[in-house]
Amino acid sequence: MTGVVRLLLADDEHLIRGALAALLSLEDDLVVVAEAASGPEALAMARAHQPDVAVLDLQMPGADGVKVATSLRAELPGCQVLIVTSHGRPGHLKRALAAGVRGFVPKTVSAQRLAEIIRTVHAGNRYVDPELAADAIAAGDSPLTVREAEVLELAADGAPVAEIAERAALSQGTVRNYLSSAVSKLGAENRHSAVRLARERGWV
Amino acid sequence: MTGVVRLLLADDEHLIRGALAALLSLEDDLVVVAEAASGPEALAMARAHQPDVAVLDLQMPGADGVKVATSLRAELPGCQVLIVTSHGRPGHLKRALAAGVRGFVPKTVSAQRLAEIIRTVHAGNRYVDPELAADAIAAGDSPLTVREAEVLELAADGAPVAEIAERAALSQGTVRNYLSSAVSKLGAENRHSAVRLARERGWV
DNA sequence: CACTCGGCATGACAAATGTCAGAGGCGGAG
DNA sequence: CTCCGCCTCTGACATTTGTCATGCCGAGTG
Repeated sequence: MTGVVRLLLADDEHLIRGALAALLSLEDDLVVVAEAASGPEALAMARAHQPDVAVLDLQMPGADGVKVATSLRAELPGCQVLIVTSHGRPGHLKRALAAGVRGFVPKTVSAQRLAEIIRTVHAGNRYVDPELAADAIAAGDSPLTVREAEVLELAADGAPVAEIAERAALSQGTVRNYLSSAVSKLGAENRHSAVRLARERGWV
Repeated sequence: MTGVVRLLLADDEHLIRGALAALLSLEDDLVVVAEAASGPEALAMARAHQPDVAVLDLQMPGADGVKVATSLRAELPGCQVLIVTSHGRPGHLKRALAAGVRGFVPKTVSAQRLAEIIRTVHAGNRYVDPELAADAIAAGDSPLTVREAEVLELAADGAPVAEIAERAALSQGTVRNYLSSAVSKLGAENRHSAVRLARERGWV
């Protein structure tokens, strides 16, 4: 019907990439035309080989899966992007969908299942792992106000309040206030874990 | 000669485990006799199938690779353990070697290379990825004193000083002192990043 | 033995952080 | 229009955290 699906595989873990290529090649209608071990390399390979579907790992050296996906959408509109990941953090899923990614699955799926999902994506449909989707929905929308998120982001690298205040053009008291409010909304113990939590949920 | 090597494969990522099993089975002298997706399951499988070599992922639900390795050494002395990991943090390597692990490699190696390493380990030799080994040596020994490390560990989950003091049976001033000393030795900005750094280097 | 050095421990003090009550503005409900 | 609720912002106050000077003790050294 749709003929053969040409695949680009990108993952920095050689072991997995090779194994994956071998397994997917067992499927008659799938063929791996290119492999890459980093974000930039994936882009270059995509330009050279014009795959139908790009299977990208979320975490890669250079540029992560979502960044590659964004570039790919612009350069090769006909190429659908499927993201595969070990760590299914809600924030990543949200970012990925916003970047035009068509599929998002954890590495816990079987190869057979992955092959099916590749076909689904190639047909123009979307696929998001139900469990990851549930997590993302459960995480919901950010309870943080604009300023709270802004201040929390400035606090991300452990900067002292004085520096945050200067960079945000606010008084130190105000900064403490926003930080405190964010910490309580997130149910965190201190600003550091608040930053971590917000990161995980994709709210900063 | 050595005959066939019977393997146990443990990795929570179904995709990778399956792919790996398929690739390693292509080697004439390797046979995968059991697979597991979690630490406890790996132990159970090992008891049931008595493999020659256990290939364990470092991060798994239940019990991590090193814990499984420790139990395995006790229960099945004839079974050599090889650890495979995505994130090669020096501390992990150190812990693993202390637990009697015979091999430690990142997932960036190729399947062919992995097969060779499995044979090396099965023959009773050790194998540690040169790059990871270099990192571990560069990280060196902990500059922290016993108490510093102890207090830093108690501070790991963001507990306030008062709680740490109580749990360590020290005055709050002393706890602050150790924390401060650890922070400066590690070149960190605050206790939280100190904890992170010490974790990365395997000093806590 | 006398001396020095480093780890362990403490409290006093200074600095950073967290918490609170409240003022001003802006938009929607009544 | 008026009121209410929310966001924004502030300074004062309380708590927590970080730094310092100091004392004690045991191990190693001349």
